[in-house]
Amino acid sequence: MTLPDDSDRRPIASVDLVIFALAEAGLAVLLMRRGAAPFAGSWALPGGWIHPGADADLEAAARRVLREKTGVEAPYVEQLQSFGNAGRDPRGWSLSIAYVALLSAEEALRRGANAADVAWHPAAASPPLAFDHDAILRAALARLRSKVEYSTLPAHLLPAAFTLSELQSVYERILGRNLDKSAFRKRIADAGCVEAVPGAMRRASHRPAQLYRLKQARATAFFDRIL
Amino acid sequence: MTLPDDSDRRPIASVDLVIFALAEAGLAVLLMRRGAAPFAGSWALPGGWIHPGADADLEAAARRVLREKTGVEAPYVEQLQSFGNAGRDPRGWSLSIAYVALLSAEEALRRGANAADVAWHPAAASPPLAFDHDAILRAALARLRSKVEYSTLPAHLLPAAFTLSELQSVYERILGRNLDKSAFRKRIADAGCVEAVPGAMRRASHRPAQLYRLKQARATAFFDRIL
DNA sequence: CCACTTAGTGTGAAACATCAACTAAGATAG
DNA sequence: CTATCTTAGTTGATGTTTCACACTAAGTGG
Repeated sequence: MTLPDDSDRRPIASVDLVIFALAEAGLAVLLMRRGAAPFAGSWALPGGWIHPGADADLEAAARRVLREKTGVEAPYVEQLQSFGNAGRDPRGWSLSIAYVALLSAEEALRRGANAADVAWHPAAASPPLAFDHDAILRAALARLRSKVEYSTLPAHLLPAAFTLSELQSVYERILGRNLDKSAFRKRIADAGCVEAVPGAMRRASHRPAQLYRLKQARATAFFDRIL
Repeated sequence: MTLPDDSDRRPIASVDLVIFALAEAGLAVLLMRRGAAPFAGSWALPGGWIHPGADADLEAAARRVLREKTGVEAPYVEQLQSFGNAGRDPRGWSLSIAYVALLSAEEALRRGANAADVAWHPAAASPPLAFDHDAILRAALARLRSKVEYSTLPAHLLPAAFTLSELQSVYERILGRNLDKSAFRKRIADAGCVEAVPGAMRRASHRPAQLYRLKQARATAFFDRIL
């Protein structure tokens, strides 16, 4: 087996990020306006080339792009899927490894729409995107929606401490339907993925609510059954 | 944004396949013995470089490798995950897009262990593999096991027409536990993914069994609930 | 101290899982 | 021709889980 030495026998390889955060209206995705050809002026997912010299592995490349584009250091990042074909980039056969990142609303505000060419858009009603980024975004949304059904992944869209009502609201906004309160709390309790923060309560002009946090900050727990 | 022109700024990109079939003993995986360095003499997953000139897209590259290595044309193929880092291949920063393929036992017999350097191994007890192929195989097994719980994916390990008892047996062998006959049949019926082949029966020295086929040959249906 | 709001729990009917028995339909042996 | 064996496919009885909804708890503000 010989190595493909010519650069035209190696595809162009990049990392693209679908960065989600929860806005008032629903799920939002971070898009950038392209400054250079191809697709100059179009909205696109944040992305960048893999730097074999600088990136230890694929996820490191994804986190580097995330840091460069949003300034956020270490939220939840998960590989989505790879997209590669002859037509997606007019410059030649190209390969994109797509990642999904979840930010809490406060992280999303800290950085994000600070420049004219970076903006949050409704995930379900985004403008037409460059390359095949529409397909990547659709795949990311499908992945997120399906994982919401049976995992604690949506907790990463909240700050470190949250109430169970807030968590339920996140599930409901992503799924687009209401969940039963007692069943939801039973699922979360059975999964054993969150723990009460002792003494910490969310106070408002009504009964205070217990604050919870994820037991393992980066991990995602799975339910026995669908929500 | 400029293209990374130097070939050392583009990673080496290949496609690796985890090809599963069902043997008497359980799930089997197709491995090849490497003839050339690196890892000459080691067992490895079948794989090959992406050929930007010949492969329309990633899945086409995976199907080409499958065809070249096993002679099988069009079974179930699904992208698993991409693996990329500086250390997995001693020749440099390399990227592998891993695919899972499912073959029926008859297809597996037709081609497969025809050459000395290609052999079926028990998926759960494979020899040490070259590169990071052990990790890829583990990820493929995990994906398969989890999908078995809530989808009709195992049907692709059977020939086009099969009885419900045969299908249940496939689930049981992959899951390693027995399933209730009436509950299993209800799930399959509710999923609406299979249809009876009119008049076709599997005959033996006992009551004949109705033959079924998947409604959409390539698609995988999902259950409302876990098996 | 009463009204209001959200937090968190309890409850009964319906759905489901589980286990096991039952009937069905062929082959085969005597 | 009939009894028996084997697997196909169905039915039912029982305990558990789910689901919708109502209820109690605990704070604020008037």
